Amino acid sequence: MTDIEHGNLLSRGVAEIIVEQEFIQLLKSGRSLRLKEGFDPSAPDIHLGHAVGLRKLRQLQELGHKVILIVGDWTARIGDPSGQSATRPMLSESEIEANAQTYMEQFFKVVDRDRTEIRWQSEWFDKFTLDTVIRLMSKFTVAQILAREDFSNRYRSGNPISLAEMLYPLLQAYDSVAIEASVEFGGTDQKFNCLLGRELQQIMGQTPQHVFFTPILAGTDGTQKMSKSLGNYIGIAEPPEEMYGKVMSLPDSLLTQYFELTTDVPDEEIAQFREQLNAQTVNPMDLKKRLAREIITQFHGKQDADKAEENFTRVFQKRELPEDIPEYGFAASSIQDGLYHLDVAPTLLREGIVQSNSELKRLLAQGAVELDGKKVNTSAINARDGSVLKVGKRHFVRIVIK
RNA sequence: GGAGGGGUGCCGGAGUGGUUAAUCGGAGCAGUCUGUAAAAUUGCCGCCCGUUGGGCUUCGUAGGUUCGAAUCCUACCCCCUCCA
Repeated sequence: MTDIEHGNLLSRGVAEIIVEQEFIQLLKSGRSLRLKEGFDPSAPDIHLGHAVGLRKLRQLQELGHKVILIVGDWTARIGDPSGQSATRPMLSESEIEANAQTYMEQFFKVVDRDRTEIRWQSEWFDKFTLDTVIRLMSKFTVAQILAREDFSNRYRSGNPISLAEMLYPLLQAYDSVAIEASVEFGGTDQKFNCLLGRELQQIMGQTPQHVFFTPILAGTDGTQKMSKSLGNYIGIAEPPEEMYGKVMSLPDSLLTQYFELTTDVPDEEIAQFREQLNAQTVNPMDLKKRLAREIITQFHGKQDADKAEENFTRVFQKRELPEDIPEYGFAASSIQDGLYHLDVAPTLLREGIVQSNSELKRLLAQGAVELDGKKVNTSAINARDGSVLKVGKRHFVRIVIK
């Protein structure tokens, strides 16, 4: 059994625990805790940023605690106020169902399914009447809700805040009441909502939950938080090669943070990395390769990690051809001396390798298209059967004459 | 109900009758360099074509004025602030 105070359970991957001392006592008491984790079914993909918290959940599950996963089918209709998109179309039930499915497939890559209870918000919110809603709302004041940082920012800068959005924190808080959560999990950006849960539980005569905040992981751009809408994320269900590439393109400055939050590499070793980086006795690239392997091994297994590394070395470092190149059939208009004359534009467009003809023209003009290692400047080419076309940095196409 | 301000490309944000497919910044893409890091540097960044050029469609929506509109007029829709 993990030593609660001496391991890194309460230090690594933890931003803040409220109330910390009480939480420690609770852990020591040997009671099985109910760990609340919510998810928004409008964005079903889980990325490394989410994984930080999920890994923590897993760790606690191993100590015998239970995860209550809440499918936010009602809050999804409102839309997360921290999101930029003002109004999101309401998801249909079947969309939510499908998203939840996808989400859980990914969720249980990290979290233990057997120690998880899945609850839907609709279990309790479907029964709400206007009366219930009003009574819930009457427990809080506008000033209280406006105290939330992003609300007050938006209010000050004259951006709209819908009343429905203001309801969002209340619904999330009520979830804690509904499932009698003893601990809520969330990123530090969830601070307001989680604390409101504490308050509401107290008002409704329950023991207020403790809150376990996990740090926000920086995205691949190195500055903003990892998020799907910003496009700076590494999804845990992405193919190994994609993950490897994305990890390698991370800014060096993120290295130790990533080791700490997304891998099980021991603290001592990470401390060593940090020293080596400071002293410049190690090539950050090598550490990054290690990081990529660690991450991919977690989500795909060691074999895939090795393969992804091989592929990376081959394609991007040695600039050779990848092992597997997707084949596409092309119809040639004529043949001369074993060379087929054909236009690759329609196929590239159809396969989505380029978004438009204009884009392809641009790429051609900029020298981003190669046929068997030689730059070409027109989409009408003379190719062999089996020639390889490279479009941009990462698209490879094997030409098969049909 | 009243007064005022505003809706421009992925985002921010100029532009108030013609040389504007629309200044600039960010993001993105591509070339060189390289460790698919950073920094640097160059180009692209609505769509289509016979591509040193031509065409089409864009500035909340729908009409109108004009040789010509993102820019003027009318109606409508949406957003923000203040007063009640």
